Amino acid sequence: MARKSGDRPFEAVGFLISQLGFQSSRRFADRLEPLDLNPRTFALLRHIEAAEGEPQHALAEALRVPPSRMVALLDELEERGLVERRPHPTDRRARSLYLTSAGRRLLEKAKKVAAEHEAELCADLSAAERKQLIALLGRIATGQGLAAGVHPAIGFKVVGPPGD
Amino acid sequence: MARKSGDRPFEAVGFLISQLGFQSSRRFADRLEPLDLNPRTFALLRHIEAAEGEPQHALAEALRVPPSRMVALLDELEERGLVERRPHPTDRRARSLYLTSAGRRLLEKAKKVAAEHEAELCADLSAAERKQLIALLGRIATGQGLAAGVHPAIGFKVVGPPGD
DNA sequence: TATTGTTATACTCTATAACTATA
DNA sequence: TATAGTTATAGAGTATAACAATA
Repeated sequence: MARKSGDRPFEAVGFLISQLGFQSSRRFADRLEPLDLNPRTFALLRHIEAAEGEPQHALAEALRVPPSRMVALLDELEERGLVERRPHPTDRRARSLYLTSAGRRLLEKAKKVAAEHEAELCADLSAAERKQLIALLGRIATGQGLAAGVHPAIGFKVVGPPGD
Repeated sequence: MARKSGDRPFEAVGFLISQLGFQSSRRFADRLEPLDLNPRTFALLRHIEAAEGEPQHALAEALRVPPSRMVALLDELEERGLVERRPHPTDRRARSLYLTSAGRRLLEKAKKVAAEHEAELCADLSAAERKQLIALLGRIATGQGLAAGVHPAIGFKVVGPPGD
């Protein structure tokens, strides 16, 4: 997308998406802070809710997080009483993951925050425009081979998955 | 955007943008690797090209990078013979930044890579759709108070500014 | 012999703040 | 006294690989 004169840069889809993605994640992280959550822990709670009883390695695999990292992540959530590691019914090596009721309550609050975040992001868009934007982005995501719901940065510090 | 039944998550603008932004940056980084560049160094070269002769602190300020970080960043580019630090004409504390001819040549190559990246990203979109997508994203970016061309993650490791 | 979860180690990147030389 | 650039230090977060228990 080279421009001939003036060379006005940075109007490409790639740059805009990256710029916005980072900004959106950061903003979402700020919003979650009062709940002592961040985009990553939020995503974790969501995935556990969606597949309760699964062992750690299944979660790690689904989210593409190294198992050794999952340990520390879950340690924190368990210490805070949001997640429970129970013995697996058939495999004594494994530990089944469950949300506690406190975890469930906090997750519901976080979902509200996510909805607010989404609303803010799309404040200047009509419902039809938002729908169209989602469709366009979804086509790019498919083209890029992205699995729906799996944020490729979930293993990283700053950029996490803004949700809902 | 809570859904009542099934609770199918992750179809929000926020999540898609963040997911795609990260993926796009990573993909762009892969593409730049053969040139021994990454999104951040690419952005640096671009900005220097756009404002040659400026001192370091101006660049640091424009890109929101701490001055101490700028040092290491520029050290690398200078050692590779891509950027030159010349004495400032009026302020002997400052150093004016210039692209070397090698830097200019490499930047041109990188711009081609960026154009390829953009083309890949938008492969499934018509020209009109791409234009519309850019317009929609641009409106969100404005609403979020993002300065055009300044990637908020330029100071970070993994996520850099995919360009053009 | 392979796998689940855990721990330990080393490495990379970062911000903070002290420092110098000019202004 | 303030500013441009630099350097040093300490801290956070990460992957890698070794480890114990179980399959």
